[in-house]
Amino acid sequence: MDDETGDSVPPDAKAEIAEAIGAALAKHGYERLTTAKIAAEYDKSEAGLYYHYDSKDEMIAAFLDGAAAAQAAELTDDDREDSETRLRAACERLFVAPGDERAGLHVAVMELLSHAPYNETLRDPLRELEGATLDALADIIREGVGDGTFREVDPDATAAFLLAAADGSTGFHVALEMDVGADLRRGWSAYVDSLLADG
Amino acid sequence: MDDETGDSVPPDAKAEIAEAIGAALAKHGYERLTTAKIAAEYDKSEAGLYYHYDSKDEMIAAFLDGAAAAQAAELTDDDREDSETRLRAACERLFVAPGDERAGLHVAVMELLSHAPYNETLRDPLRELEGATLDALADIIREGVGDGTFREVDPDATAAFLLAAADGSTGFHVALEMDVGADLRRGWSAYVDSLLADG
DNA sequence: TACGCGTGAGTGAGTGTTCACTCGCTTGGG
DNA sequence: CCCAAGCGAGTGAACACTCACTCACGCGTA
Repeated sequence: MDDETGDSVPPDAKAEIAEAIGAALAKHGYERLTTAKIAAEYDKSEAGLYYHYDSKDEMIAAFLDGAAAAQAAELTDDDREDSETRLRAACERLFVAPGDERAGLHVAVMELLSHAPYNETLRDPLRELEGATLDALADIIREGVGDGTFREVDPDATAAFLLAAADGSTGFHVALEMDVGADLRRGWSAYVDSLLADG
Repeated sequence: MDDETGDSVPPDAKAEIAEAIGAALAKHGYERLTTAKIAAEYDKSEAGLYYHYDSKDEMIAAFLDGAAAAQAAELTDDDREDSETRLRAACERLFVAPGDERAGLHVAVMELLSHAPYNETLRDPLRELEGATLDALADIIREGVGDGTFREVDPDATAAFLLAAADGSTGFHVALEMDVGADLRRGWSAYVDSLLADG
């Protein structure tokens, strides 16, 4: 998408809109997200959004594509660390607490997920996002099983279970602000402990 | 929920509406839930709903109150079984698969959870629902730790982690229909294994 | 240099629809 | 004959999206 020079910022309008979507989603969630609110985060008019995209959902899909790539990059980044450290770092990223700057977005993604059965436009980008996270986790675990850090657990099952727990914590921990932050941390931390070899 | 006679139904209008809400929520989700669709599940008119409730969200809150009670009852029911069996049964209930008759409702509850930050009316009933489930799980685990079935795990942390996993699986497994059913089952099953004493 | 012209980017003011909720009216049982 | 229970037909607001338009510019020509 970028031109090769990358010198004077050619601030691609589509990218700017995707960014505005991210900000607006985090602030307002999906149901309350209006094109007016998106335009408010963008520095252009509401109608201008439709010059670049055909529908609101298409803009959101574009944002999600970017988010999937970013997520994969973040979780794959620290290639030098050992797998236990990497898995704990991934959990730290995925289990968000209320007040965290990612909290709003996590709740919004949860909302989007719940709309997936009714919204074809969003379904694929969301699959990509969750799939990327799942793969990154499974890779970390597979590596750890391979080098003897972890027991002989099933990497796919473990990754799925862990991602489910992270996603699910967004509901009662972040959205409802129930007082379970410490419990959840002890919960996932103990789970990672239980994956370690020997004991 | 049933009155003791169970003979001639004294069909409390409020309860009937709550039931209609449940059916409509499962079918359409929350965003697409309109008062017209609720009335369609009810055998009365749209305006009739407002004779009993002041707002749509109040009807949903009433439904959630009922659901919390039902959930607590379901998870506490089989008091005779041993705690491992009870915990596995609870997981079986909480981890829903696409196609399951509960699937629609689970997705709808996930949607409602994601609206909680913006909707005061729904927040408390949702806290009750999640809290009831959390307590039921913690009780089962506490009992199992007490009688030596489980290791000396923290019941609250374990319950929170398990509920998070169940809730979160609704997103990518049920709403997105990603092909992770077998992985998830192996995941939670292995987790329950890891809670057992000795080994 | 000066001029007109096509075009990419953007706008302000609608428009049609969907929806929660209201209102004045009916009706049947006690 | 009263009143709880319910109805049909609105009503107004919110919102996604459209449309006719403006404007700044690069460029070929003279």
